[in-house]
Amino acid sequence: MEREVRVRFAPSPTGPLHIGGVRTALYNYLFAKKMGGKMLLRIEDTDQNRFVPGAEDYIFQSLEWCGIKLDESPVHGGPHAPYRQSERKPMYMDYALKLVNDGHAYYAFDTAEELDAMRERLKAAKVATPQYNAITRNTMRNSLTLPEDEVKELLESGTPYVIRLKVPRKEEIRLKDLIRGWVLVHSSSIDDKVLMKSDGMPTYHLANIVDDHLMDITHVIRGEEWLPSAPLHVLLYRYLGWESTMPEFAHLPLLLKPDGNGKLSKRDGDKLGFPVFPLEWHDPFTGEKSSGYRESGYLPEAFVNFLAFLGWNPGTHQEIFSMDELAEAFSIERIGKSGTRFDINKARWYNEQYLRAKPDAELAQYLLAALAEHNIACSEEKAVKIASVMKERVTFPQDFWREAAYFFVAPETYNEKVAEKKWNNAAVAVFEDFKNQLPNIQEYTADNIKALLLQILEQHNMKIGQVMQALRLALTGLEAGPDLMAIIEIIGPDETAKRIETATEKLQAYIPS
RNA sequence: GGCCCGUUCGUCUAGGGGUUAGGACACCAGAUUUUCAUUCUGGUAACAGGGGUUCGAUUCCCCUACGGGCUACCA
Repeated sequence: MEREVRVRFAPSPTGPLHIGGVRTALYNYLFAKKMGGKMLLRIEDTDQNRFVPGAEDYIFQSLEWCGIKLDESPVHGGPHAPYRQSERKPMYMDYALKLVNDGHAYYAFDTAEELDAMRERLKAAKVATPQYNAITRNTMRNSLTLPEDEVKELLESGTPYVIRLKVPRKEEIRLKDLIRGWVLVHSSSIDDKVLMKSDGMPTYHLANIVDDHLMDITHVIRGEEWLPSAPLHVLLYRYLGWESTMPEFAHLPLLLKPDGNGKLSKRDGDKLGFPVFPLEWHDPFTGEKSSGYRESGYLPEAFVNFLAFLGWNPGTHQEIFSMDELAEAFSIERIGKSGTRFDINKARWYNEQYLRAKPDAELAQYLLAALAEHNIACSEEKAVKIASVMKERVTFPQDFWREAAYFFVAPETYNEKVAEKKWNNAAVAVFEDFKNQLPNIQEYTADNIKALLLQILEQHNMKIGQVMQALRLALTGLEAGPDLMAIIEIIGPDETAKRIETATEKLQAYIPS
């Protein structure tokens, strides 16, 4: 019997989604798409203490920006609504109680202080793993140690309690991971995890099993940090009687900091010199602002392509993939096992590739938008020309303005080194003639402009290499840039003449005597 | 500390018992050019170490080292 593939992305709204979370969502999406299945988003907000306003909205915006489409979610709705665990609160207790009745879970009344004391005691006794487990639960205050009527009384009097899973003392738990193969864990290394908290909310462990089962999830694709608790989840499926429809697991290798020193985390913010968030984030508590890939100028297609290759590869030499191509090529088997260091260089390269693949007219819009902000008028035609000469030299859309402002604004300062080396009387004399004859050009094109310059150069007995740097300096103030003749064509004869005049005045001091 | 996972160029990775260990980013050099960039060509650079198994291990097994994750009434 083939079940329809159903995967879920289940973030908790405790802040902005970070890049590792985006990758997890992406892999889920690619897998669902590849298999012709469905992807849903479930908000895991069972810890009300960690609620961060705006976080949920941020998650949706991020996925939308990336082009990750959801079939079911709190905002898209779906047959398994609600998709927010806080709204599903009433349903979890039944399952917890079932576990209690079946002898797989129990009430525990220990206070935080008592738990601390227990751990201290075990630590002092040099116990390797101080935990609430098959041995220690016998010394604690729970429904396994207390007389039945006392338990009843405590419950009825409203004493705070939690429900803990009764993990067997000696049992091998096997777990098949799609990426790592069989993982064997002994039950003695798992503690009696809290299933229901004293505030009536389930913990992640219970909630995710109940919801994944109810929502018909077939594959759980999540970060490697969940691998240690996966055996516990297997136990829960078993005790709840759902083992036959238990989803398959795939635990993704983590995204590491560039130095390999620990996993990339939200707290890294901008400390590493690159964004860790897809979109800019304003912390509602501290007011702190963290940069995002979108605002930094990364195109979503480039960002997605880059992210997909962090830990996965198609096994071919193709590097550029659209979302559809990624989905087509995707398979869980080709996800790597080891942690992936983050390298922003590759992201920049991808961005350049995607930018250059765009038609000039589209790139021109980036420039036009920036110009509008600076209240500078510019024709569509001119913007397209500039985009065309700049596209091979930009990494981000902002660069069209940032690195090409001289098309609109005359230079106010000039590169000193070039001025010292290249500005001289011979060059100035050429420019003077050039400036004066510019209006004579019939058809004002880069080719014709060059022909004129060459002709003047010949009259002066000079070669083009002797003046180009100086001319570029006069017109742009810079030492480098796109083809100068194209620049002259674009800024026009009047502006060119004006800039030559200005430079001749301002650079007088650099002329060697 | 305990448990779990991992380890191929600087980085992302392909590969797999016998290969000149392949690609991409980055880096370096050359070519082109009016500069820088682009582009093209070429180059440097890797199987963590030690034991097995085997005719032969980078590939399979074990150990060590190193790295990472988990170890909450957080997810």
